[in-house]
This record gives sequence, C-alpha cells and structure tokens, in this order.
Amino acid sequence: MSAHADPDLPAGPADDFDPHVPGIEYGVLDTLVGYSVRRAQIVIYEDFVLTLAPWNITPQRFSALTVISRNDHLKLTQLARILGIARSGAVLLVDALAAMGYVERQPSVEDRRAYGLALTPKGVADLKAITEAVCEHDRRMASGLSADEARQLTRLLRLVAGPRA
Amino acid sequence: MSAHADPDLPAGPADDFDPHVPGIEYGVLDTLVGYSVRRAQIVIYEDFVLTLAPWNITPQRFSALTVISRNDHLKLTQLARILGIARSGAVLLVDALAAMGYVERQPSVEDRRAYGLALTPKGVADLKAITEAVCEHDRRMASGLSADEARQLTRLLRLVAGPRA
DNA sequence: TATTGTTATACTCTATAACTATA
DNA sequence: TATAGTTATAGAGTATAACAATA
Repeated sequence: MSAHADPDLPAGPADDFDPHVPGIEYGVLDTLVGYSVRRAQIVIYEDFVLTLAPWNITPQRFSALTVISRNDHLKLTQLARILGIARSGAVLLVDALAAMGYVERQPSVEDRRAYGLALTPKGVADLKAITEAVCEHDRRMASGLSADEARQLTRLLRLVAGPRA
Repeated sequence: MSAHADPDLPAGPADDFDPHVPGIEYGVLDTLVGYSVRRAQIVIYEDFVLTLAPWNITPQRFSALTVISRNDHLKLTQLARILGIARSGAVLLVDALAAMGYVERQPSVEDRRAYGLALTPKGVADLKAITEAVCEHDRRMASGLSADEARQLTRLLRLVAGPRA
C-alpha cells in the first residue's frame, strides 16, 4: 500500500512560494496541467497550515478527523487506505490525534484484534471550529473565482483524479 | 525561505491511492477546492513518478531541469527561490542532477562566489526525451477532459495560485 | 556588512518488514 | 493461513544555522 505525499513538495515552514518568479522562463511547465495543479497545491498547503496553526492541524490530520467523524467505528486499516498511507503511518497519525485529545480507540465488539476510531467530545467540539477555519481558508483560496468557476474547478479536478473520483 | 512540499502528501512508492474509497463518507472534504486539488495532485504525482521511473526523475527534478534549460546561467539561489526550497536543498538537488550527468556548475565570470547552472550535452538530449514522456503523462492525466476543459482548468488553477501566477 | 554556495545537524513524514493477538 | 494493530528501522526530503569566499 501507499499513496502519496509528494515528498518533494515544499513541506517545510510553509511561507512564501512564488508560483511565478518575475523574469524567469518556465517553458513547458506553463502548459502542463500537472504543474498547474502542483503550483496551486503548494500555495493552498501553505495557507492551510498557517491558518490552522492555532490547532496544529495539517491537511492530512483534518482529512482524518473528518472521515472519522463521518464514518462510525472506522478501523485503522480503513483510514490508512482512505488517506493512501501505510498502516504504520496511520498508527502514528492516530497516536498524534489521540495525544491531542481528539481521537480515541474503542475496542471493537466483533473483532478483538481491531479498534473502532471515534472522536472524543473535545474532538467533536474542536472539529467544528477547525472545520469553520478550513472552510474560511478554502473560500479565501477560491476568492479569485466566481461561485460557478469554483464548481467548474472541482468538477474538472474530479475528472483528472480519475473516473472513480 | 521555503516553500512547500506537502510533507503529508503520499510521498512513498506511488502506487494506488483511491481518491474515493467506496462506502466512505467524505463529508465536507467533497466540497473543498483544496481537497480536490490535493486529490488530483496525489494521483498526478503517482503517475508522474511511475512514468518517469526509467530516468529516475521526480516532478521537482523535472522542474529544475526545465528551468535551468530555459534560463541561461541560472544561479543556485535563484533555483531555490523558483522551486520554493532552501538553498541547502537546492545544493543537494543540483548535486543529484550533476551525479546523473545532467547538470554542471560553470564558474561565473562576473561573480566569483557564484556558479552558472547549465545542462550538459547529455542533459540536453535526455531532457528532450524526458519532456516528451512528461507531456505524454500530462495528456493522459487530462484525457478525461476536452481540450477546452483542460485550458479552463489551468486558467482556474492559475487564479487559485494567486494574482501573480 | 551582505550574499553565494556549502556543510552539519536535526526534524518530519514515509515505507518495509517483522512481531502479537486474534480470526 | 490471513488479518488488525503495532513496532523497529531506514530512507527521502526538508529546514536552520554556521562557515569561507567574495561582493
């Protein structure tokens, strides 16, 4: 298994990526759909991390919290598959969210090997505020687009991500 | 300085990320522009790495080679800024490309501290084939879109990336 | 003083493989 | 035998800080 974080996307202290440095020729890069997506991803990632810094939440952590909240008794292996990471990575992720007081492992009744993941009361409460912050961030990212363009964008990206997306 | 690789984007052996696991509720994630971009980025990154595996070229390395080829005597510090990484990271990147026989450091005449980056003859030749492979990969990623939709997509992503993009 | 390239060091995130306890 | 969660280990990529040479 495995999915993908892009190891060579700027991961560090997200701060000041300039998608188009003045005076520089980008050649074929400017014509590629993939490079356009990459540029946008970097800019969005940076803003996301900065915006959610008060909660120490990354895009991946937000995805995990959201999926856990919307799917009762989600198992760790399922979470790993959804996020596209190895099970060992999911363990560390859940450990971190548990240490933050957001997630807890509940013993599964039908399978004593497994746990059902669930938000704690604090997790439920904070996720509400976190989700509001994320949505505000997302609106800011799309502020250069009309409502119709934003819908078009998500539709086109879905087509790129694949038939099943 | 710094820019951004997304540390929590699947970075590993890109292989089988499913942007929409059956039976799973994604909640608000399905409505976010940011998550749509993230999903597409993961899928595209995986395919890129697989396609370019014969050359051991990642998106970042391709960006570097392209920018170096299109901007004579590019300095290492400029490259770092363009890619959104620290200078120390650019050193390792150029080291790798040099070890692959693609890039060389040419002493700068006007500034004896600096080097001008340049492709080697092998770099020029291989970049041609690499670029063809990348373009084919990119067309495949956009194969679900009409030519007009693909143009729309890059236009909308440019708006997201920011005014200067 | 400031900047260029470099190095040393550490951090984060990831994967693979092996282990345990169940199924 | 196969699977769920875990742990150990290693790798890739990044950043910060300091350094020498030069501006």
